[in-house]
Amino acid sequence: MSARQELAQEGDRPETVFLMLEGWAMRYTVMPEGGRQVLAFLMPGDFCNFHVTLLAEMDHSISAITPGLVAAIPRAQVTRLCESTQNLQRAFWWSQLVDEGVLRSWISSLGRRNSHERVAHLMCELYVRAHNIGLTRQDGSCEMPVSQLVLADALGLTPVHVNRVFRKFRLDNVLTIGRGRLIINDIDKLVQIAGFQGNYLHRRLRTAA
Amino acid sequence: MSARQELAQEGDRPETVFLMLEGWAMRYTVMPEGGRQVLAFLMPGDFCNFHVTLLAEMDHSISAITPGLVAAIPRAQVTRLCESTQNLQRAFWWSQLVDEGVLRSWISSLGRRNSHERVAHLMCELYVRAHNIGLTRQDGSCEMPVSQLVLADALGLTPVHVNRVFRKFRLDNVLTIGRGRLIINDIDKLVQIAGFQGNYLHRRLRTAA
DNA sequence: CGCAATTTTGAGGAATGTCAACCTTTGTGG
DNA sequence: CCACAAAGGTTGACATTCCTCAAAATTGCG
Repeated sequence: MSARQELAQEGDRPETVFLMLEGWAMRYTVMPEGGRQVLAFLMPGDFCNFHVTLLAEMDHSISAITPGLVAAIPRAQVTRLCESTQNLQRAFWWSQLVDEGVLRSWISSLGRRNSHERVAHLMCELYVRAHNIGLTRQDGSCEMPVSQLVLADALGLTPVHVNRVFRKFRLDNVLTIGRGRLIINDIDKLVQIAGFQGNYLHRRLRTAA
Repeated sequence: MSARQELAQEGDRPETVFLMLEGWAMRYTVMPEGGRQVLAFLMPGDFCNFHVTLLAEMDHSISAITPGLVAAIPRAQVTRLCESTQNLQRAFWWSQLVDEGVLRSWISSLGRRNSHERVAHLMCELYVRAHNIGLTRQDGSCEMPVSQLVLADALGLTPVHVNRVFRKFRLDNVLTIGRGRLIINDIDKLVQIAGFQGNYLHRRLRTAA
């Protein structure tokens, strides 16, 4: 995929399931007056539109952020795979449930955190997710190929305000963002500002009773 | 269940899956500073904590709003049911995916709608969901046993502000809320204010290709 | 090098929050 | 059936966060 390529549009009934292999993408909706709300960031390993195996149509759009690579799997094949392999189905389902946890965490952020907490929390989440798939460096930095405009659309803030929050974090030596990279200078302070607890990312699977 | 009864707490590893039969409940989280964010309203037909069949622990709490009735199904039995009956598993999964659509819609509301649009949108959603399960009257009213305080915690607003929005809606003859009931006076105006489109509730299932 | 996108900064305004009081309804026990 | 308490709803005055608009500075890219 190339940067900004549309992978699926609201209302589509795609016949292909996309699995992210390289690069970043995002889910988003466009409001009647033209505003945009980002609903999720997609990283390697994430399914873009697993829904289409069961739901009639896309209720949101998906767009690439960076150039990258996606696996395009015919819908019917995914369905067949699910039906044949119990373990695989479980795995897909688990991944779905984790996604739900992330969505709930975003709701908490948007509803009950102020702009600083909100930005800090999103940075924590993206860093941890990047770390989980081996996309962080030893020095506490990771790729963050997302413009402040897009971050603002994810955080329910304006780009201007997001920029001011980042400035404050930079001056306070909490983190530095720029040139497509996030550098965390003081992880403890960041976690504390965010009130971050990673439990909603559900790294552990329920084991048999 | 009795009103305000806790059905599950964040961090729990319940051995029972709850299915709502009568009454209303809610998912919610408590923020470090004590604020509460409601994540979902649960009505008859909704699973409270299907997650526990696969995920290690609850990442949020669930509490009854009204007195009511829940079916408590042993976790192992749900798992067995899923593994034995392909169609049932599909149905559960579908329901999970619909829930996800609702979560995404809440994110859009919290991120990109002002207080009036937000309140209007939630009222639309709850009315439609109540209608889907036969809990509305001919006169365009439905039960709404939710205090403005709880609504505020769902909408990411303060109770005071929610109250002001309701007052405006009442004066503008859009809707009336009170005594545990929502009366919609002008559905067209309400839908227009909310920018409501029901597609995210995914009433239609994907049919075989 | 020059254009386009993005980031940064400032000034002023609007939406929503905070605090505090009062009112209304509902339920309870005498 | 009344008195009271508790919960929830309503209103006002004022504060603050975040937004809007506008422009300048910087960066990325062909």
